[in-house]
Amino acid sequence: MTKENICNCVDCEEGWLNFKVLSRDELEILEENRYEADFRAGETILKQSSPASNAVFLRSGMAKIYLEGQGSKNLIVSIAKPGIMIVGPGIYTDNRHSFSVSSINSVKACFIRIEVIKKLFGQNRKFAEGVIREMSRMSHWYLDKLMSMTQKKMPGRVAEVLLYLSGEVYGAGEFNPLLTRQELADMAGMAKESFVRILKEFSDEGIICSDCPDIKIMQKEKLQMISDNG
Amino acid sequence: MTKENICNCVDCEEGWLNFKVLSRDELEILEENRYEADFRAGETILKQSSPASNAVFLRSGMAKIYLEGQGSKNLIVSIAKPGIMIVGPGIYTDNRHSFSVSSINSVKACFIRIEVIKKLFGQNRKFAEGVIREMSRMSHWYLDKLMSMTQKKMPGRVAEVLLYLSGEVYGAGEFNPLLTRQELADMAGMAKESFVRILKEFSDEGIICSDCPDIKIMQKEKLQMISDNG
DNA sequence: TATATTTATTGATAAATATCAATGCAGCAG
DNA sequence: CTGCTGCATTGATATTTATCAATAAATATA
Repeated sequence: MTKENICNCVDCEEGWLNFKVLSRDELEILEENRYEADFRAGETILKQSSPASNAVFLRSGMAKIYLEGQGSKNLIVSIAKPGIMIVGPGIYTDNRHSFSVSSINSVKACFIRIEVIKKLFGQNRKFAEGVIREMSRMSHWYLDKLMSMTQKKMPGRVAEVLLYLSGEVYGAGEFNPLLTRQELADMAGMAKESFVRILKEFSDEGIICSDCPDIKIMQKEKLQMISDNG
Repeated sequence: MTKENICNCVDCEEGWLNFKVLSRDELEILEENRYEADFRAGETILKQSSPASNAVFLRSGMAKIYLEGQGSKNLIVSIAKPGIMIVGPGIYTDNRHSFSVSSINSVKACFIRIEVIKKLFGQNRKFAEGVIREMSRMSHWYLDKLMSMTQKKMPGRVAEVLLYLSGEVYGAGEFNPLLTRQELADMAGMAKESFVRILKEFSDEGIICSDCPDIKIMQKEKLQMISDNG
């Protein structure tokens, strides 16, 4: 039996690290309240403003977490990979999803009812700490983003996005972003044309290479400097 | 004995609402680990990036919570009043303060060691829920800000700031902002000159009146519309 | 394979926003 | 009162960024 075939929270090796602190009984509660679903690329997994009834955990694949603005102007907040809990602050505020989530490639996901998460939060101290740690991590990230978006100019934001993809998302100096230029621009909070132009500048200066379908980072330090200095 | 003279967590009527769920014993733990301090207007209460050793609770007065960027470019994230917990996500991530806090007017504040907060988080379920609720509230706010900052144009952001001050902070249609134009601009994420100009436009259009030292909102609906439509 | 359709790129232009410089205005120290 | 000093305002200008339009490239579809 391969890893992919394990479909039981008790033995699951792919889920959220914080599930490791649960007892067998608790894992069984999880198992009983789990709903699994597969998505093809581009499907909506969670919809902003809809009732926050479930937390989502990716078993495989990637998803974009984004804020939907007026007139189809989106802001991609982060790229989710397996191993994290996807749930917004809405579950403790207005009971609505604070953002939308949609699949970038093929995704297998588990949905777990919020009440179950809250129940475990109440009865297992370590689990509660894991939840708050994850929420803090997200919160921290939002503040960072707020900083970049308001203080950095476009080249700084583009550099930041490239470093994020290279570092956190793909863990490689060369990667296929899997995202359209529009989506990359949505990550950097700018128009797609602007993103393209800056990408070309970076390319002309030899900081990156984007001739290939991939993006390859040639001078990481320089890119880091551009990102840091706004 | 007046309210102001009560200096004991057990009887405190001013503190964080979430402290109400603590037992007498727990309140005494709080009391034993409490440090009180007074600030005059303009003093730094918490400094961004410094070790996050304490959470802060205002007993009276107001403070600005802001992110410090490079080159003295700040972004004021919110205005704190008594009744909320002031602590950033840093306490569960990098153990540093995620933002700076400084007093707007005279402030009386209590400092409580993070370890105490974390201890209570671990042993009192209701308290833990209160903590996560507060953190979620902040997180939600950051996402809203992220949205405004990236999607709204300047008039929308100015309108938003005015409505925030009028609604959440001062609870009045006419108010003295207590903040300089520079600080108001830092709330809206723009240059002070831009803020002033838009304020004047609103004034010319009769949406507000800012002749007096106060700012008076004349047409709330219109302001709301400008804020909503970006 | 050929054709349609989306996505990417590029250039020209317009709009939004910041910066700079000058002036006005208030509170405050002498 | 007089002159500082910091904040507020205003105008002129430069910079940044978005939008529009055209074309090219890639991808999907028939």
